[in-house]
Amino acid sequence: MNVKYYRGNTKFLVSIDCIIFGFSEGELNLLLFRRKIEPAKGSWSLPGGFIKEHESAEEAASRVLHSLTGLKNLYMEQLKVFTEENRDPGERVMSIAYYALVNVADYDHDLVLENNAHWRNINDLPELIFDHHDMFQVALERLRHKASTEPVGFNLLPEKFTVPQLQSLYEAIYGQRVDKRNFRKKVRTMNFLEKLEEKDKSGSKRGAYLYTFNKELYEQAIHLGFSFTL
Amino acid sequence: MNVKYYRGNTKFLVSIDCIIFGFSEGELNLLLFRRKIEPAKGSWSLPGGFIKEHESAEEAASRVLHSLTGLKNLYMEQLKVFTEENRDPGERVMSIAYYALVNVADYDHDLVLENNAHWRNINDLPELIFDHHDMFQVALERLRHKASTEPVGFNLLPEKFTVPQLQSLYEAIYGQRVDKRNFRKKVRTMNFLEKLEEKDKSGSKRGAYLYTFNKELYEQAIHLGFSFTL
DNA sequence: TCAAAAGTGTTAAGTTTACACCCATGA
DNA sequence: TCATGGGTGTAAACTTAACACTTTTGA
Repeated sequence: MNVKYYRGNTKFLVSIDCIIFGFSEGELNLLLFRRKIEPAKGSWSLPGGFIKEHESAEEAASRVLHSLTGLKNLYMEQLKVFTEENRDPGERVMSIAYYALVNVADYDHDLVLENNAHWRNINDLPELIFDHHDMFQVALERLRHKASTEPVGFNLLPEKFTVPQLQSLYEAIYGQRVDKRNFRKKVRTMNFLEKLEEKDKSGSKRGAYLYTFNKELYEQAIHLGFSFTL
Repeated sequence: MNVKYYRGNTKFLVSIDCIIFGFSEGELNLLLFRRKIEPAKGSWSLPGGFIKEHESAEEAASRVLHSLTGLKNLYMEQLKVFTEENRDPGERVMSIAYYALVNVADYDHDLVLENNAHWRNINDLPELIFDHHDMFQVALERLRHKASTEPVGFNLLPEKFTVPQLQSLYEAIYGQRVDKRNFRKKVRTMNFLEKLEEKDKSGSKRGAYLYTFNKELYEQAIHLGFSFTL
């Protein structure tokens, strides 16, 4: 049955690799780990794994993300397949790159440690195996674009966050400072960002008001012609 | 050698499928063909083919594009891999979608005929096999975005083109009318579009001035901070 | 001579940028 | 009391959108 139609064509190993972004203390980080198998065993690598017989690529990526962070239903997007014949010196493998956004308050720290994984600032990455640095570059560009036009950045923040936190997230994503007053002006136009009574005093003595992202209100706003830009 | 490291993992058939855009007489068209193999033999399909043992996906896509149109070095971009287990009812195949832009003045008409391929208006597509319509949707969105921010549209036009032609191309891509005076104003700011002495009289009695896209000038402009939007 | 497409500018509305001071609080 | 980060508005520059008439020419 399995060779009924397409007999004679070459089959390939296909893996997925994950560019996992996390935001913490004003810095945008990547979750990297020490590769456990040859070739290049022990080198820094993006987390990844082979796609199994009955899995889609998305399922494989979700599985890898879950096994590393303990989290399910992470925000995740396919980026690109890398298919150069010699990209992996061990054997021919095509790899599908995904990027994912993690709220660092949520993940399972012990699991990450067990896996020999570490958060590394995107501006201070170690050398990565194969074409993994290219994958990261594609991911960062995509994240920059996506975060500027869709409310995906909130996946990197806790449920409740302050405006200064949100601003510093965007500064980390874009790699440049943004004007506080102009930023807040834009936030004020987003009435799907609900201001709470509560303040977060962790960042300052005065404390900053907490906000939440309301998905329903966001969808209403979009429906009424609102277009997200930050 | 070939099973040194990754032994035991499942291998997959991997194909590429091409969404080939062509622009002619104010309409944006797709090059489709009648599938020659089972399953779904005879149904409308995107052109595609399996990736061969020593090929990258790009090389496979170039090969398929060349065999169908006689053209090399077409503008081409990877879109997305489709990996759902049952996307192809014949057997499990992962397929990498590429879109390509063809100047319809250039391609080999006989070759297209031989291959049983036909240009079909994007607003009047027949039913396509498998997930090929999804692939088209992704391609159209990407083309819209890309054409609005980078000068890729010129790949759909002959070397020399008129402003009304360029405008009608953009109207076809976006699926909506644009204001003539505002459009020309923007074109005037693009000094990498060189106005020639010649006129094209095919579209009107009066004739419209021909222009060419000058890549060197474009790159200079970009270097000086110009940002393309149309 | 007239139908059909090419070509041309101005104004109002909206968006983006730049910029400086007061407030609240815990140490 | 003071150092630290939170919070606020306005004006100028620029960009976008809307809109109507004249020109050229072959049939």
